[in-house]
Amino acid sequence: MQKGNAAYIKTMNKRLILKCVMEEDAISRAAIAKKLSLSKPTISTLVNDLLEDQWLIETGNGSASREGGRKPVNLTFNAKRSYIVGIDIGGTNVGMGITDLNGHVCAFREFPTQQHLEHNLFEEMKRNVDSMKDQLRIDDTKILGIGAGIPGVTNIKEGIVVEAPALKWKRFPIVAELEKTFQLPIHVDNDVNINVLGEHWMGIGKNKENLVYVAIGTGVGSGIMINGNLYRGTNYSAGEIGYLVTDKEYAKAYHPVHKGYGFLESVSSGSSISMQITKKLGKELSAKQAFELYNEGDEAAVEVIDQALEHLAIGISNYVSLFDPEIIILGGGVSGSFSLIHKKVMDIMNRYAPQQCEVVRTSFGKEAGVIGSVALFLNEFEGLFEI
Amino acid sequence: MQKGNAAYIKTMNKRLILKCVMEEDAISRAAIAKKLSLSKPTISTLVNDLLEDQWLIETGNGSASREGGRKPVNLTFNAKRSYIVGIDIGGTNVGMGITDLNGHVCAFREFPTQQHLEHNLFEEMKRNVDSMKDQLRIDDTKILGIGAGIPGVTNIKEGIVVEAPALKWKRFPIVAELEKTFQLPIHVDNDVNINVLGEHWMGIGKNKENLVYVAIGTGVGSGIMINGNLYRGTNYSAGEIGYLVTDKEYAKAYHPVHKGYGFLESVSSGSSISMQITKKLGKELSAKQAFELYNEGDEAAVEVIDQALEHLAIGISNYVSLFDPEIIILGGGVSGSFSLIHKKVMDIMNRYAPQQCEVVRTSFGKEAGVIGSVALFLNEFEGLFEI
DNA sequence: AATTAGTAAGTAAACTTTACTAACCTACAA
DNA sequence: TTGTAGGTTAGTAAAGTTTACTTACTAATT
Repeated sequence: MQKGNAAYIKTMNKRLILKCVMEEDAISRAAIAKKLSLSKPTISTLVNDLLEDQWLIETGNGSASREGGRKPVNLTFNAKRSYIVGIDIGGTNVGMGITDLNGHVCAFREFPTQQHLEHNLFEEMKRNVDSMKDQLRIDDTKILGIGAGIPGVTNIKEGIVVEAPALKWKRFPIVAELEKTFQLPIHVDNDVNINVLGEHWMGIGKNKENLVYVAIGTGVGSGIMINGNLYRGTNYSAGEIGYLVTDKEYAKAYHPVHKGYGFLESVSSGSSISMQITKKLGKELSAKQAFELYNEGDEAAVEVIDQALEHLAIGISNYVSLFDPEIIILGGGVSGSFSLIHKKVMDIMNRYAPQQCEVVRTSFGKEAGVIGSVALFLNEFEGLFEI
Repeated sequence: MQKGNAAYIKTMNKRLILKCVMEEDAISRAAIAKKLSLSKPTISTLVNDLLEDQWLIETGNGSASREGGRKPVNLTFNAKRSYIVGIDIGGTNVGMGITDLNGHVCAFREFPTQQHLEHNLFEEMKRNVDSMKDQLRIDDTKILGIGAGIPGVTNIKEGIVVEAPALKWKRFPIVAELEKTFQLPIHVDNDVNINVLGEHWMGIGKNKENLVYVAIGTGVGSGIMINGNLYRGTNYSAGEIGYLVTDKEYAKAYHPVHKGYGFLESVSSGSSISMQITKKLGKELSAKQAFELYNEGDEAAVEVIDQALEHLAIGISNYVSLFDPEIIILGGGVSGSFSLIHKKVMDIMNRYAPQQCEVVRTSFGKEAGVIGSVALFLNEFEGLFEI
């Protein structure tokens, strides 16, 4: 528990004021005082501090009230006070961006991962960040730090990627490497946690307290927020939906589609669908191609995909039974097949779960990882404000 | 977020001191100051307040340090300052108790539920509480309030039991009834939440941050604590393990063992086992009797129970995959068959879950519900201390 | 003599209350 | 139409309150 002293009070109240201003986007000192039930002089003093530190800006007068009186001085949150770098390390591409404090992506770059993975990955990152800094005409003093998302098991305390098959990393000291490259505060986490944080901060999960992000791609994974906080689990392995068992008998005989894969991802991930359809039709097909065949009514594709989606839907329905979230957000490679998946999930959930839950598609495009990484950074950063 | 002012600081620091004393059970002012890094005078002032309010007692001098110096004055938490009433309303028995602030059950009573359910349930409660008050020679001023656990769906905000089949209650205004009977602050919740709170406060889940309590009885239910807080879910229905689907194909054909029951409790609860064995052997048998037959090696019993426990174990393994708790506590009517269940769960979890998790038996006997109800009350009660 | 426990007196930092000035609107009379 | 009185709101200044901290002390012990 936090120990109480004067400085702590002040920080708390400053945070409240910032939060207040961010919610209202233009508000007067008097209105803040009323809203927070703090006295007007207190608000004045704290606002002056915040103005001096450039967290806030005075943006001219508002209009006076009907009953007369002096015009209020409007205060606005200064989103351009500082910037944050978000890095989304994917198996295919590395996405990089610089956002302002409102989560607006001011600059964005992308480069293919595998091309640089072996020799100059971090130099390439540095080059891109420098180029974005030039574009925005800012220097390092304006940058609070860097958040990064990793497609694999990450020990966030030690700052080490335990294992990331897509990058062929094992016990890779990611934080140390990034610190060496950038000399800025760094926070990292795995990609599903990044995504759920992003959706909660700026996406479709805004203002929700309990949400789940399910990523369906090569594997199946998920990130959880509870009471507005990321829940990582005792061993940092909460949300491993890919390990759910949705069929007792079938599970007895299953073989992991890749080494270390759980049951559900072995029967319903993209790679699983691809592998099954390939075996069935005797020719190499991707999951995307399988869905195309499905839409054409191909019998083999329908059988494989229906089975896979049923397992997936039961997994999600089980999630709802245990967690009772406000919303479930589906991401990963589902964009093309969302409506199909959605229908299946709603059917199964309706049949088996004790109550319903909204199921929606991710609200971001390729900038998702950047926004999420920035959300992670702000979430972990011991700064004045909180998101 | 909390607004900061002087009074809030003081409350915070008083709470810290109380927590400190409760952990150490005898500690001096100077030691508290060192531990909390607050100044000695601050501690002295706050301790004097706490002494005046009887939260603490001075219990004589400790021994001086090796290097010389004045003897410390020991401070102890005054667990007998106040008492709390815990009521555990079960389908068979109502358990009632009065505990001190340390969770020690100072008095306990029990009476059969159904006998009093229709006419004088609350009078009987009142009679028992009065008798316990006499026994302990305390009056209402010493009692902070009442916590109660309900075997059914409970809307804790409105204080209404939405549905409790074991009591034949539907939309029953439990809080209003208890307030009318006792004129004391009341908090209620459902029985699994009560149990997990109890285990966390005084049982085997002490000092664990993330824990799950699974109750296996007529149905199957569970309660969850995350980061030391009870997690109820968006619609107060988190932890509905009884609705998990553990077999896709089997689920297509299943029929709820009772109306409104989920898949898992329909195939693995006590009533399900009893119903299956009864059907198989053509004579009425309870779940307990089925387990006896199992131990004798009866073929039918082995088949039914093995199947049921496999489903249950997969459910629990799924829980571990999603939640990654520190510990899973099994309760309900499992006492006799715990080792059997435990083995099955560990096997399945070992096979399917991404990591292991301790699985243990509940640490309480028939006083479980009382301790849990008291834990609930203290958890919800806006008093000085927190547990 | 050195060390530890606890208290007293004065100071610093945060908030609040009260009282003020500045700026504005409405109503109404000339 | 214009001017003014009266009322209202925004923001600030000064004094007071509460809490914690620092410094300096006494008491008790090895």
